[in-house]
Amino acid sequence: MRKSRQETAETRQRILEAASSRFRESGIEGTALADLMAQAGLTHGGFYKHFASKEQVVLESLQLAAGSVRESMESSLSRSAGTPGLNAAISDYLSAEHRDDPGGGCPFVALASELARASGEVRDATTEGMLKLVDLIENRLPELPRAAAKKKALVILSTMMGALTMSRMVNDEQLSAAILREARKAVLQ
Amino acid sequence: MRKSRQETAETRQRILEAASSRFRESGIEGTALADLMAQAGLTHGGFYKHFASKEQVVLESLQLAAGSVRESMESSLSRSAGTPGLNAAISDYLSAEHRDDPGGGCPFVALASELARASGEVRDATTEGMLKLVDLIENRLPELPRAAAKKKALVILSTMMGALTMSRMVNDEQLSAAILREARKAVLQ
DNA sequence: TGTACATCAGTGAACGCGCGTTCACTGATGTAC
DNA sequence: TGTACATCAGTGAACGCGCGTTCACTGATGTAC
Repeated sequence: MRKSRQETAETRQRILEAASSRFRESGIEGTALADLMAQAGLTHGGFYKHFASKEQVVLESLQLAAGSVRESMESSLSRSAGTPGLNAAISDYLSAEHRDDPGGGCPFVALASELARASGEVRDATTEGMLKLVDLIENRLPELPRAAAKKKALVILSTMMGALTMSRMVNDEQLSAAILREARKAVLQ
Repeated sequence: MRKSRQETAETRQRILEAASSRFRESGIEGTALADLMAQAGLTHGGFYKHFASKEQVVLESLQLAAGSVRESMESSLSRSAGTPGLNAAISDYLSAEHRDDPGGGCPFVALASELARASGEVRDATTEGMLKLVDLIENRLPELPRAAAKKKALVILSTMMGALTMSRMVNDEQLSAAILREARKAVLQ
């Protein structure tokens, strides 16, 4: 049953994508390797032909997810130059669609508590991934000196992540929508 | 080995307090009932003499923790009347001390991802607890009409929770301090 | 290009461990009289 | 107030289950010549 190099690479990628969404949906501790493998169409025993440990698939799938939010934010930004582009990215991040799709959204919000407890490479990847989001925002604040733009970007991102988190925690659709709406109004430039 | 009513009540409270801090430190899934009981000075078998299930101790310890952040915020608020009191509460929430003491701090930040996935009474308690924090802030914005004050309070709390979360996730002390500092500057009234 | 052998992706069973929960037991506390 | 019995908080072993990880096996792919 050996598979060709290409098939092997495709399988690995499928496992990573399954991991990336399942971890964001159900949490790292809440997701079993057998779940990932099943979602990738495999039985659990083969996992270790692709990854050394759960820790490793956590790291790589976090990097994949971080890259994916970044690309999604870049794509929103590229809809318009300058401030309107930034506003598009903010609106997309603070949308009901993003709120309702944790598995496809920002991993730093979906996995916040677990990542805050992580260490080693996972923690490093978290810091690096968040800094890249800060950079994207900072670069759309050209009217400010660099240092001031970074500071402002930190605040904008804090509000965005906090509001997305809160909107997912509350049990009340009206309140959840109000949280996103008010954060958008406060943060749009 | 039966214990007196008072001792029983004290034991229950000790378990709840252990749960309340351990869950915030290590997460709900990351904390075993045996850990809680050991921290309360007991063996694990006795747990069910006090609670029907892990779910129940999660609910009650969340309510305890939510009440405790609220009291802590009220205590900060009461240091001064009006806006200075609000600023004291914000500064305390966005402090290095709070960041470095998740077990004694805001449960909505410490347990964000797990609470967002919760359902039933835990989810209700989360919503209720967060609304009470919104109320505390809203009531210190008397210059605004009620509806506007609530909207502003939602944004303030989003930024506070987002910044505390981010400051705990990053691996870089300078960056972590900058996140708290800039959020404070942005949110202080 | 064809052949013989080595490699290895995937399977499914098994292992060992930790966890939530249950249970029989003990002996101090609570209650009925 | 004192006595006899019922209750029940706490212990520690056990149960059943799920999980991360390992392993023997299979058979298709890759490699050496």
